[in-house]
Amino acid sequence: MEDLLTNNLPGTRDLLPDEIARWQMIEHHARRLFFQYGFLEIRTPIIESTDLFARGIGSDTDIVGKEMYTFIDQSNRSVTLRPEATASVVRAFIQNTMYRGGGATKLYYIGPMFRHEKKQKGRWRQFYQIGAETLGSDHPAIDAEMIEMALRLIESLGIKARLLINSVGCKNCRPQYVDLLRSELQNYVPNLCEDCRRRSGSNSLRVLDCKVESCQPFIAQLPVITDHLCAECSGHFGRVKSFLEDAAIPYEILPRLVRGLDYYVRTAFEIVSGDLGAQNALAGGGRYDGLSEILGGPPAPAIGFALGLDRLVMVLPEDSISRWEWRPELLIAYMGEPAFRRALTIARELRTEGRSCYIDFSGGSLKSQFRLANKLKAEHVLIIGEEELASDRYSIKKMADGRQWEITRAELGSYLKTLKES
RNA sequence: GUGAGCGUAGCUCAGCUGGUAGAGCUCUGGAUUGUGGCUCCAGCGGUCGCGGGUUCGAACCCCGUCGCUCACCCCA
Repeated sequence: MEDLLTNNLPGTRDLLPDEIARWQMIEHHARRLFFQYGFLEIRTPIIESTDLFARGIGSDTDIVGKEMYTFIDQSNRSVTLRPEATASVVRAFIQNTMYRGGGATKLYYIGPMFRHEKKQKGRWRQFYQIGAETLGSDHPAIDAEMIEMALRLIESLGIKARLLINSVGCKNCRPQYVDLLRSELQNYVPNLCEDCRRRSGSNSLRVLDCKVESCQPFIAQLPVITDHLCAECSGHFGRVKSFLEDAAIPYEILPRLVRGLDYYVRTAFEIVSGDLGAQNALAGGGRYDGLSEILGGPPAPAIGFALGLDRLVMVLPEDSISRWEWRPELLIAYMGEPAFRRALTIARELRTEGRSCYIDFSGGSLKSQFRLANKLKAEHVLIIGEEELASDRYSIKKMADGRQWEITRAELGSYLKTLKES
């Protein structure tokens, strides 16, 4: 297939009605939960100035270096489809002086992101994130609260996952650690894999999460950042852990956890699932205390996370989504043109009363209309034929048990209404 | 960007050492002239991803190309 007209772009996909209930359910849970924690929704543009991401995310990162959908628009401006939303949220925070309210600013978003990566299980070029950001506080309890909120969402969906945390230090202690790491690495260079040899000088931190078997013994002997944090970072990390313990949240410290975005400092965390394949992160996040200033805003320590909505959908248990599936309360079946007209009138009246009804316009037999009702999982079928037209009393059939009886037009509305309310 | 595997009906797939395509599900209709889900019967539906080559003959072999999948990389 190379038909450009009838094929979507690689890494993009259609979300069809069959699976949309899963998405809506997750989004609904997220909105309700985030509201409970005091987060309000923000919707920022999907497209932003390229500079925002280049400076916000860091020009050395893979995202900025090779994964962004960037193009020059008709105004000769370099623009980019957002690869993530944190930079946009911080930009909006600054631009709209949201820091003036006093206290922390808590925001969440739901929407598509774009990265030009090779498609893989759990990885798309257009993918969806649910994210939350708290700006204006460096209190460790905020770190713990956000982790708790992300875990709550995942658990409320019936998904099993593990929490991994780390502290990646700050602009004071991390460079010292990286220097130490780099010099230690020199001792092992001949033994490391090709990638690690290359990374050991320029991108030493990346060596830590190398997955090549032969590198593991040497990586295990390397110094760990949590042993080399400055007093402030160490204290912060200790208090985050303590707040997590107060909340009875089990965590695993993973000193090798390094995030791919430059702006992260101190707390970094990831929530992983065993059911996802190689791309196993359901959520990732961390603190980015300096980002506001990098983008020209006021000092505003902040922390945020993003959940991969597509990945949540993948591991969502099959049960308990049925009530999110749309099903008509009533399908109105008819025989003949006069009955069709009556059906339209009754449907219009019922819809005005807030009921959902479906009419088959294909003009098929009563049997085919019943088949359709069955396929759509309509709860009831109303039958309009010659007898019903004349008497204004209709046959109604409950599909679940096959029971059928007669009902007047006036009784119909209240019958369906009562059903919904009970 | 690198590597491996795979592209046959709407979907899931079969098709032995090359002899120009089949099943299940879905869909439509009938058995039930005004009634679904089960069963039975019938029917619709395919340039075998695309292009070229070998051959009397290619879904099958060869080359190229596009696409998909998984993995590396990286991340949600």
